[in-house]
Amino acid sequence: MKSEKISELTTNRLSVYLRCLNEIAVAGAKTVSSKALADRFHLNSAQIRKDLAYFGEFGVRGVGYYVEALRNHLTKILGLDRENRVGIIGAGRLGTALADYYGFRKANFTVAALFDADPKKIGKKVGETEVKDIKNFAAVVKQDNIEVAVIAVPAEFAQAALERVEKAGIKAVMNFAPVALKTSNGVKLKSIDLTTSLESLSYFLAQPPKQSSRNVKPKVKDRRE
Amino acid sequence: MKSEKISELTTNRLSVYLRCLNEIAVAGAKTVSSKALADRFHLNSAQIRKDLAYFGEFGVRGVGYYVEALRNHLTKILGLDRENRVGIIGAGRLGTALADYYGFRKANFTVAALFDADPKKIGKKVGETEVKDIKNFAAVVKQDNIEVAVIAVPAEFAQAALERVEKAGIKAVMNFAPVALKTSNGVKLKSIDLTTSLESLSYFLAQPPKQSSRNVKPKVKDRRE
DNA sequence: TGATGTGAAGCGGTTCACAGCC
DNA sequence: GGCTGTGAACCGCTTCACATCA
Repeated sequence: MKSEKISELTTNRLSVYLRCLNEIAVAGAKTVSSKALADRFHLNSAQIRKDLAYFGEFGVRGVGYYVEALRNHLTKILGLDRENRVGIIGAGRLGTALADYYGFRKANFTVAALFDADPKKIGKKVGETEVKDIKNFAAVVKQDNIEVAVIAVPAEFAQAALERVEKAGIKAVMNFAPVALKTSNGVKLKSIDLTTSLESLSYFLAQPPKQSSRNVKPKVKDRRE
Repeated sequence: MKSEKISELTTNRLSVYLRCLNEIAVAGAKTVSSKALADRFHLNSAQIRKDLAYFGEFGVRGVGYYVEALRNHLTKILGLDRENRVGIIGAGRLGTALADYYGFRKANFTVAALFDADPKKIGKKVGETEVKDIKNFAAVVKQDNIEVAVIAVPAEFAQAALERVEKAGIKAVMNFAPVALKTSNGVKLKSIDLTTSLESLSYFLAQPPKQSSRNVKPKVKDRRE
């Protein structure tokens, strides 16, 4: 156990490990070794051990990890044992799709409000959640204890949305607009840039298909996509 | 100009560069230096030069890059000058939101069909696009020249969907289901795992807030999120 | 002079390999 | 014997720094 800085790559993997453990738990196993986990889910066992060791000595030599105990540890480490209240900015297709995305609930994220500038949208309900006027953002954030903002507006409005978010004191932001946003210090921004992902796929398709299945190195592909 | 293997990190950045150049072009500049680009969009100038140099000597010493010419090069390199036909598997919230996502058009991706197994959804139209029976996937792929599949089904069905996709001969797949999928060789899989991103944000929120704005290193944050 | 293209250094993350413990 | 935890080796990407050229 060290108290170094934890990389985001590690926290992403912790999330994956938890998911894997859930599957293992359903299957009924009480313990699991890093090797078994790695083999089953195409991970690297040393990396699993190293990632976990940042947070404590959860394993038992000669045995492996106790599935239930490790699940609890990871849940706590990832903060999934406490509710995170979310405000989604942009009540368009994406924003509304996100508003009842099941994954939010699973991660203990509650969508407290949607925001938009369009008077035609304000006041409407999306599932349980009401669309509020973006003008009242800061007030609603305060009143509803919102700690996470999701930016789901067109690219040209995203920076302004981010600044509003920061002014309201929010420290964690997930951005879906295809722009590079500039954050203030202390604010955590995660961007999911679908455009870039698509264009990168497009690059792949544009390459001469260099006949797969020949000259393939037999090594297992361990890297996450 | 080398002909090494191009990393995905590089292709992702090419997409970003193109986006930046579009902005520059709108502003009317004819040339731009790597330094100017870097300063404006918080990138690293050496990295821009290196990324571009993989594909040719596009720059002019003492001058920089010709904006229009470079845009054309990048468009071609990324394969954005040819149409990519897409099939979306899963006509739920996410699938339908994606079906008329503007970013697809911008990357020259055309959503040719949506697929679902639910008889209630089959035959319905989402915008211009019809929802087809997943059973006919391979046939529709052939008929409509679909080359890209988007997996937008619940996690438990994603691996089966991927296998169907591969059997139909598709080589480029974008996956939104929160599972690690196993691909055959020669198939390019890009996964966008919202659950993992959320849980990683949750981790950040769960950390003791170590008083921001103090001890911050003044260095510019160059890394993309 | 001013900016590119690039070898070399630097850095962070991954994998190896093994000592240590159950 | 089996498996963890971890220093060391390794690897790939980023950044520096400069020779090169318009």
